[in-house]
Amino acid sequence: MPDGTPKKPSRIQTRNRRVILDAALEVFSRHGYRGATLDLIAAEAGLSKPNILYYFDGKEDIHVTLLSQLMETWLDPLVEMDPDGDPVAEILAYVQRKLDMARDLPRESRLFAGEILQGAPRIEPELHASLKPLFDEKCALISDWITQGLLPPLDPRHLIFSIWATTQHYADFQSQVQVLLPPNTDAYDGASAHLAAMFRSMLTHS
Amino acid sequence: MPDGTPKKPSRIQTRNRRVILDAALEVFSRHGYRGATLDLIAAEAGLSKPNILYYFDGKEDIHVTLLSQLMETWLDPLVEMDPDGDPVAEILAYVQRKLDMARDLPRESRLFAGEILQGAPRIEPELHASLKPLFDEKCALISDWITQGLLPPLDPRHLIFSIWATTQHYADFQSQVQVLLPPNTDAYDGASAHLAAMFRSMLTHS
DNA sequence: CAGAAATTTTACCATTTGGTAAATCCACGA
DNA sequence: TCGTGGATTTACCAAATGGTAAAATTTCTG
Repeated sequence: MPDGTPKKPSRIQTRNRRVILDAALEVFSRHGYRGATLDLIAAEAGLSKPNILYYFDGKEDIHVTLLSQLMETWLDPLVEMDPDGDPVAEILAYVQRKLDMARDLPRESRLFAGEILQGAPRIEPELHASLKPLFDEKCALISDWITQGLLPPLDPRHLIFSIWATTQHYADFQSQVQVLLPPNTDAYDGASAHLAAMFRSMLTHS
Repeated sequence: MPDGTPKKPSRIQTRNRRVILDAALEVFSRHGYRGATLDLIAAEAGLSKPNILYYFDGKEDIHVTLLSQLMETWLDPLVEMDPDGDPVAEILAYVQRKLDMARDLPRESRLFAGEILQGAPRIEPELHASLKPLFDEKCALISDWITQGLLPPLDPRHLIFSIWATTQHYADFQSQVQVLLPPNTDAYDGASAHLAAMFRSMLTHS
């Protein structure tokens, strides 16, 4: 019987694919797509180059797989924004979750940023398929809140852009932030307070 | 007589160096440092590859020259922030100038972003030498304004980070913004109003 | 215009890099 | 334990790429 579905992966398959993707995340986020080489990824993963290509169809396959898996995690904080919660609290909580992600997953943030910076050549389809619907849904939700008088009038789309920009900044531009902040400063402590104050004032200023 | 200073460049020198740097800006900002090739730059400039190398010592030389020249332009809007002006107006004007730069010089913005994203391997020295002193100076200025009661208490450093992040977002993440905004929308119109409102509310909220 | 200097082209080269073929090794179920 | 299919290594290759040498050409200067 012809079977279109691939058989379940072996333990070795599962382990090595994860090892490779983790190594690739490190290398891609540090050097960008073109700057990353299969040799670097192989070295980071502790495997030989042909062995890497035994598990993935090629460099681009690894990159796309990484970005696709990341997309879900990336959108999660926004998904959690609750239509039934208090608007200001929900949005401020979203800011905090996004900032936590920048702090805890800086490599993922930079991987994503690098792809977008180059014009999203490899994940544009996913942007349309995954990001856009969620974005539109949450924009509509915020618009509703505004209509109900629960938030001052503002453009939901640019509000979300501002949240993304300010939170991801600390991961994507980490090297610059480190130069400008005094040594031994935790950028995220200051950022957390600052962004909370900034967005609160914007959201409560009638 | 041994002369350490190089003689003044010929007309051809001046013209071709500018042509090459302009082509390199296009190519580097689109493909990143590693993704850019001398062949691409040469094609974009309408010159042969060895001819490019007649004017610059190599790929890295072009990149560093580009970034160094850019730095001045880049810092200009911040330099213009006037200690004797009205604090809120000065900061809001700075936001607008920065947003204008993102709109008018998106390639420059992306070139810079790409370099920072990779850990600023080639301009870290310039960050310390040019950016940091100016940043510290303006942070001190904002602190003064706060001490004088002209601004609510806030962290000047994170305020500036927020301004950079939100304005450059429209250039650096242009491909994402384009996916999410309705077609034929000028992102900068909405951004201008939104950012003005956001920073005004933050700066006037006692 | 003649010669020198600056500029540009032609023909290369060495290294890097993504990828492949085929031989070998090894885990595991019968 | 033995054989088989999955996993890994060895030995490659072709294209891309940064860069160079030297000839040829153009431009400038006296």
